[in-house]
Amino acid sequence: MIDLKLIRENPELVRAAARDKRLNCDVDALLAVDARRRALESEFDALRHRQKQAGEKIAKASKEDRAALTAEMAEVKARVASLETELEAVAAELHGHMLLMPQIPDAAAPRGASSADNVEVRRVGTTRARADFGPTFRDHVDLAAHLDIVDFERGVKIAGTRNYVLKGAGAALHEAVLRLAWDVMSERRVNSPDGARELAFTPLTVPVLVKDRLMEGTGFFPLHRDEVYLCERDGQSLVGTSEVPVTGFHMDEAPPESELPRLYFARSTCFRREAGAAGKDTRGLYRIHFFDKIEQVVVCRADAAESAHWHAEIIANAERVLQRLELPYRVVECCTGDMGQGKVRMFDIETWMPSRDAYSETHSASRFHDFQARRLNLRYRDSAGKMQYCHTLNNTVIASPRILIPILELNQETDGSVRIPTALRPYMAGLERIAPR
RNA sequence: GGAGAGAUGGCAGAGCGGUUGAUUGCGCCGGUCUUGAAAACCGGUUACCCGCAAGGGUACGUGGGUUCGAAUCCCACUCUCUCCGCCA
Repeated sequence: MIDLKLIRENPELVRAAARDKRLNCDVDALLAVDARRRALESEFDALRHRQKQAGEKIAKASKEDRAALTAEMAEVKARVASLETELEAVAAELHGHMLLMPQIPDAAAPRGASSADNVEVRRVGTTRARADFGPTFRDHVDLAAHLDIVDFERGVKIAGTRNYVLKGAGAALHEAVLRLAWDVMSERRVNSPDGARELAFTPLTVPVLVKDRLMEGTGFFPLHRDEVYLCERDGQSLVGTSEVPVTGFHMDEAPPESELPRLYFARSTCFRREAGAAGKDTRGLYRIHFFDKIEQVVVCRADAAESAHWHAEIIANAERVLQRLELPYRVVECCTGDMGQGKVRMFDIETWMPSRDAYSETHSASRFHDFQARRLNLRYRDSAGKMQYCHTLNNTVIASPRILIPILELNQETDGSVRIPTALRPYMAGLERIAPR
C-alpha cells in the first residue's frame, strides 16, 4: 500500500511506477472513487452530527416535543442507513484499487522489462562449466539416483507432480545446510546504524498456515493469489515463505522508536503452487511445491538510509553462508519490471549450477519501505511522539533443497560420489563423502 | 469437544439506554518547588478520516439487530481465562 495522499498529489509518479513495473492499475478510477468516498463521508458526517444533537434535545424535551422530534429523526435514520451502506461499498472499492497500486521504485533501481534486464553487481568464487567436468558429468538428478538420496517417483506417487522425498544422506545434507545457516545467523552480530549498540538476529518459529490478512499485508494478495495454496473455509493460507508470518508478527502494533530495529530469522517449510510455471523446470529439485527455507526479516524506522543499510547487511549474511558452502555466486540487481509491486529495490543472489551452465536464483533480498507496513498497520512512535509506518526488508538465508543442486553438482567426483563441503561435516557426523551404497 | 467467566484508552479498572471518547489510579510528557533529585502540587497524555482552520465524524473484541439515541439491551461469531474430556 502506498499513501493515498501521494496518489492524490502526484498521480503521475504512480502511473510512471506502474509503467516501470509493468503493472496494471487504474489511478484515475481510484481518484474518482476517492472523490466519491469523500463526498459521501461529508454528507454522512453532517447527518450523524444532526442525529447526535437531536438525541441530546430529545433527552431533555417535553412529551409533546419529543414525539415530533422522534418522528423527524426516524427519517434521518433511514437516510443514514442507506448512506452507510453506500459508503461501505465505496470504501471497499477504494481499498481494492489501493491494493493494486505500486510502491515507487528507487531512482537507482535499473529500469527494464524482465529479468533479462537485471544488472550484475558482483561475482564471487570460481565457476565451472558443465563441459569442464568431462564425460562423467552427472546433473543433480542423476547423482541423486546414483547415490539413492532423492526419491522423485514416490514423492510424486504420494503428493503429485513437483514433489519428492529426500532420503538418507540426501535428507542429512538438506538438514546440515539448514543448520549451518541457522548457526551463521545465530552468531551474527551487527552494529545499529548509529553505531551505539550491537544487535543480534532473533530466531522465531512461526505458523506456516496464516490468516489471509497477512497474505494481503505482505503483498502476496491479491496479485499472487494463484501461486498460493488456499485453505478458504478457514480464511487461511499456506505460506510460500516465512517472510509472511515474521513480517506480520508485529502487525497492528506501534512500539516506541527505541524498540527498533527488529531483526529476525525463521525457518519454515514453504509451499508454492507454481501456477503459470507448467512445463517449466520440471526436472529435479529446482522448481518444487514444498521446500525449507531460513528467511531473515528486518523491521526498522522509516528512513531510506537506514533501510539501505539493513539491505546491505542481510545480503552480506546470505553471502556469508554461500562462502561457508564454498559455492560460486553472483549478486544481481533486479530491474523494475522484475521486482514486483511492493519493492523499492531488490537484489537476487544467483548460485552457479553446472547442469544449467548458468547462475540461477537461490536468494532474493527485497526492500519495501512502508509498503508492507501500511498494509499490515505496522507502526512505531517516533521520538517526537508521532506515529510512523515502519520500513520492512527481507532476504533468504538459505533455501533447500534448491541449494543442493550446486552443492551436489559442483562437488561430484568422476566416480559419481560427492564430496561434502567442510562446513557441513560437523552436521553430518563428520561424513566427508557421499558414495553409492 | 463439554461447562462456566470475560473482552473498554500504554497498563489497571469504572461505566450497564441519553451533553461518556469515556470517572479514577498507575505510567508517560511538561511545569512549579529544589543546588540537584525525590516527594508534593498544577497541567497535558487514544487512533483514524474529512477540513487551511474553526470544527465535524468514526472506533469501547468482530458482525448483525432493537431504538429518535447503544460501551450500555438482544443474537451470532472470534479470541482469552478456569474446570472436565481427548491428544502430541
